[in-house]
Amino acid sequence: MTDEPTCACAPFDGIMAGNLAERPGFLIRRLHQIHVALFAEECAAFNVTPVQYSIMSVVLAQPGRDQNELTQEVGVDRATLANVVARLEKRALIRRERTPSDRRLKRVYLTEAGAALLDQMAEPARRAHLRTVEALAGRERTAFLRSLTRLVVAGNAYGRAPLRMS
Amino acid sequence: MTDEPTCACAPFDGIMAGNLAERPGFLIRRLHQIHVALFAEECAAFNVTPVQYSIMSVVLAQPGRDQNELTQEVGVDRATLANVVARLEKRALIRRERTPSDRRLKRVYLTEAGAALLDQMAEPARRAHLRTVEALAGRERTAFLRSLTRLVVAGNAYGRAPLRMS
DNA sequence: CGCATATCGTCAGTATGCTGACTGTTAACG
DNA sequence: CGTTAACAGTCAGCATACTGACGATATGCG
Repeated sequence: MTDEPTCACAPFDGIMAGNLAERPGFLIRRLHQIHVALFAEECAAFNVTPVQYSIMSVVLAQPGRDQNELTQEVGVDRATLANVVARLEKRALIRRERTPSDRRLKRVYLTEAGAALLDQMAEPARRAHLRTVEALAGRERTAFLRSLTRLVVAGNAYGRAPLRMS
Repeated sequence: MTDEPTCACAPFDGIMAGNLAERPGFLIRRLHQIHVALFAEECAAFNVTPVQYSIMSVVLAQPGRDQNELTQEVGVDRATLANVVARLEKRALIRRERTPSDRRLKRVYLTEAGAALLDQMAEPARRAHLRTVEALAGRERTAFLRSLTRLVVAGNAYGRAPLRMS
């Protein structure tokens, strides 16, 4: 914990009143809101949220994972994941099966409708992610994403939804 | 909208399975989760969330603002703000008054208990924000926060909770 | 075998965050 | 003056996100 002036970033000009803008957590929350809004705008036709899309992406790449394994891939608490997956199942985008060999597990698969929707969403979703960081020019964007990744890796253990670091 | 490979950041090593780690929105969501967990850890004794703390901070600096003005300072939708403020009022940390001159407005003030709590939380909250970006060394941290601010400013108009840019 | 322990999914409860609709109040305009 | 617009706050409903508890199942060890 360094002791320099907390987060000296000199926000921009005088833009953004108050001191909230100097708090990293505040800025991160706002950027998350912005991304969700962009994703909703790009994917309005599909009625699918970013987390739903993340889960379906992982299920496409790794069909038959159980819910506990999915939490570690998506970075979502198991109670939350169960909720989201239940909603996707109700819409017949995914399918769940109890495993006979271990009756505690529920393995998750995409339905054909789910796979088709995922395919249609690929481009809009990509645009949403891109637009979120579009204001940064090439080199600055690369540096930002590298730092962002570093922070996510470094803080992965905090909270109830750590990612599995392969 | 540039057309370079979506968000070429080459995440780290091979760490973080799957392609989720290359999606800015995914990383931002995770970092937000991490900050909330750190804030909860540092401020466990106070039972106050980051958003509650943000609101109380603004009310301390600008007492007597109405709820609509607060949404523009805190970057929270008016329905959400009403919920949070109602909870803080139930705990007697803030107080609301209808304005006689304009009976639509509710002006918000801190109670003494609220001001005292805010004072006690200053250090823990500062530590939570600091720890969120602690993994970045001096110069990289500064650059990250500058880029983060840039993105928040650039995307401010999206969603239902834009900040007032003074 | 039998008991303790661990694990997986679920549930209730709570908080943030959004949408769309609604009430009450104010302001604007003909 | 009166009708219409706009605005502030609230409400219902839904989605993410977490906590703590629970039941069902599996595994370990004596």
